[in-house]
Amino acid sequence: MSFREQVLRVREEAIVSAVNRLLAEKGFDGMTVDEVAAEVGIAKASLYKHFPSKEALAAAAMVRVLERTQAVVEQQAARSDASALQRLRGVTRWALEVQLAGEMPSLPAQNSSLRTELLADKAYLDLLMRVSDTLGGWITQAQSDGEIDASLPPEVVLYTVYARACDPVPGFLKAGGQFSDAQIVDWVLGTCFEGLRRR
Amino acid sequence: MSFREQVLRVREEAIVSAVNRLLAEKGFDGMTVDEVAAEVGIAKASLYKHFPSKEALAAAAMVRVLERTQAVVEQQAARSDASALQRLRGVTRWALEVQLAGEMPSLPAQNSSLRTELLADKAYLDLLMRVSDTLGGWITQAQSDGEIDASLPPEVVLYTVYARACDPVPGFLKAGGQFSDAQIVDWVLGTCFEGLRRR
DNA sequence: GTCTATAGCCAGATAGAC
DNA sequence: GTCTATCTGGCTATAGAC
Repeated sequence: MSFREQVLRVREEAIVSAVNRLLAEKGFDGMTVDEVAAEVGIAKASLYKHFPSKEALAAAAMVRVLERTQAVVEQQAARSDASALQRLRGVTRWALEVQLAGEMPSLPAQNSSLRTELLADKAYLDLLMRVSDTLGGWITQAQSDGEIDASLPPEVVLYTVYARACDPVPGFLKAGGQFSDAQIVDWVLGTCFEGLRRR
Repeated sequence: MSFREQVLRVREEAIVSAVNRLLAEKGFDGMTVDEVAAEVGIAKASLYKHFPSKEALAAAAMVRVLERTQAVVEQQAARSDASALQRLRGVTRWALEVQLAGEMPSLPAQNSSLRTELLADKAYLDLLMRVSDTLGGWITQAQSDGEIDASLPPEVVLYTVYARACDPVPGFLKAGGQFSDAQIVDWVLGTCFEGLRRR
């Protein structure tokens, strides 16, 4: 790879970082392309030389977060001491920490142009399926280990875990200002796996 | 109240109903005032005779959903046989059913003009506080009953329950098309109170 | 109070010089 | 590939006749 290509790559990485941050802060509709350009420090027209649309910007941010998720999944898979449930908890904990750090991009589930573009993005879909396959395997394993309620369809468990990445609860608790991030993560992780009830 | 006033009131109710439905379907940013007018069957300018802004439309829908919540809360409070935990579950179940029926308006947490208008709306704030006070009382009661984990701050429990109203999990499961609404409600309610783990 | 028509604005996208 | 300047469409909101 030539020097010039490396410079481009670094710039694109800066763009995706800015998009990631703005998506986490304001959401897709609240984020403007002008803001992205301003944060990166280039002209808006230059952005469009790298990415053909606002939707493509968001898709790139989602791909990057999925790549990082995949890395965390692999790291958990390498823990030979851990049970399937512990691996699942580890990934969920990481997602909560990222969200609480304001670095989890969040997209509206309804926006149709965005949805269309995401469903047409092969890199995104492939990563999503890879992550889901691994997590799905851990879920069924944890169920046969007797660690996760086996009466729940694995789908329900998977979606419940995924939903932690866009849960508003950590943000509200953080906004209250009276709890540490670590406490919030522990509580939300606890209510996710153990529920609200006393056992 | 004169006949004319009653007609107006019915029309405003129709407007708020349309707004409620569209907010549930597309969210605040996705909903356009033109759509609201078209769904009600009046001209857009007429809408603005009833409500001064799009934000006010959304606020009216939120007030209505809070009024209904308050009614459900009172209904649960009247159940002399029920424990605090059962009342809390009852309200949460109702919220999940409304959400699954596509009738739970959902607002972005970030939009600042909307947030400003909501925080200035006395009817909204009063209702929100009334509901929160009652639920908060049930939560601490359930904790001293030994039914809810007493190590959790009541705030955490309250937010966790509120978050069920905008949980994406029921919608995803419904979109899959292989489960009934009743099953979905039971599972989500179960994971909320009992968690994912087997007990 | 309802309508038609339109103002005003903003954000996504592009043209064309360099 | 980057820039400045501009186009374009869609949205909120309003003017003014009836």
